[in-house]
Amino acid sequence: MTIAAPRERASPGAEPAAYVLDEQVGFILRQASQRHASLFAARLGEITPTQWATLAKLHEVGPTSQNRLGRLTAMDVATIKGVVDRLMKRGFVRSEADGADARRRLLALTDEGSAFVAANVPGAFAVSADTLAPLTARERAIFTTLLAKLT
Amino acid sequence: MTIAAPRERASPGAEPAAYVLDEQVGFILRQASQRHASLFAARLGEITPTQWATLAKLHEVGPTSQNRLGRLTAMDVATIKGVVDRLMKRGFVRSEADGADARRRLLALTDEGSAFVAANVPGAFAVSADTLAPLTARERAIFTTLLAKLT
DNA sequence: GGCCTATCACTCGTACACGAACGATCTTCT
DNA sequence: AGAAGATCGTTCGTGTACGAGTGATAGGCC
Repeated sequence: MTIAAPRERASPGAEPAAYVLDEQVGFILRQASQRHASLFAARLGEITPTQWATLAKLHEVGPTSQNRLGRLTAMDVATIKGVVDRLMKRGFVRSEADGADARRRLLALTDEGSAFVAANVPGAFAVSADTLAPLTARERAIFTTLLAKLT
Repeated sequence: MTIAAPRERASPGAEPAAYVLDEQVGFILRQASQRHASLFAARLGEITPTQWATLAKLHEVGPTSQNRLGRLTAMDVATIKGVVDRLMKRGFVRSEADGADARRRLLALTDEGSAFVAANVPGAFAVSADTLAPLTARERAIFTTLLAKLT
């Protein structure tokens, strides 16, 4: 049995295109993410991509609230909470009350967290390079540009 | 404090490139996946992308073992187990013993699962289109080709 | 001051995602 | 036949990911 595709008939009476999973963007996207995660783990096995993103962003912008940090790292409030909790347990992040706003807690890197970021930036750059390795320099630029449009 | 990049010095004494999270492929890749998941949910809210992938693949290849299905859908053995369990609970998938191999259980779509796939193929096509909507037809082709190389 | 709305952090429930380990079974090779 | 190794399905633990709901606080407006 063939599955019908919407609006894709080439000519009257032609076979409609079949839905092939391996051709769908979402499916390929998931696999590319998986490969990236695997490459990341190979270089920076002590930390996850998400945790690294959090540390790197904290290093970039300095002390911030948890909500803002979540937005900057593209994480749900519930997700960033768990990530920050784990980073605090490891001593990479500390939190202190915000004097100006009783709801907020200011998150910041500890010295240990700061040192960890500094020590692993070369590895993190390498992960990006590894991920794009199958492409030529020219393709890499094109790909990154197009990918950014799908954000 | 500036973070040093590896092997990226343009000229002697030049500033090393900073590590900016928003420029890293992995980070953008994650956001593209998130956007896709969101678009998927908008069209096919009753099911997740992973569950849909499983149903679609089962429809493509017919009855299979759980392990093989996991490989075909790029899922870990532990992951595919949970996905299949949920699909069985919903009545979309059934499993029966494989006469030839006592370890295996043959998974197959139920009539209801088959009908669900048929009814939602147009929506699934639309999700792929939605995801690539920010790109021109030409860009879409290029992007998909390059993305596939990163698998 | 009092109200309305937005924001902040937290919690609960569900669903991927994967490494690691396990017992049962099949295959292959000797 | 019997040992060695691979495969199948399962379970456990950890870590994202997000919707939905909660209470506390802040800010603007009348």
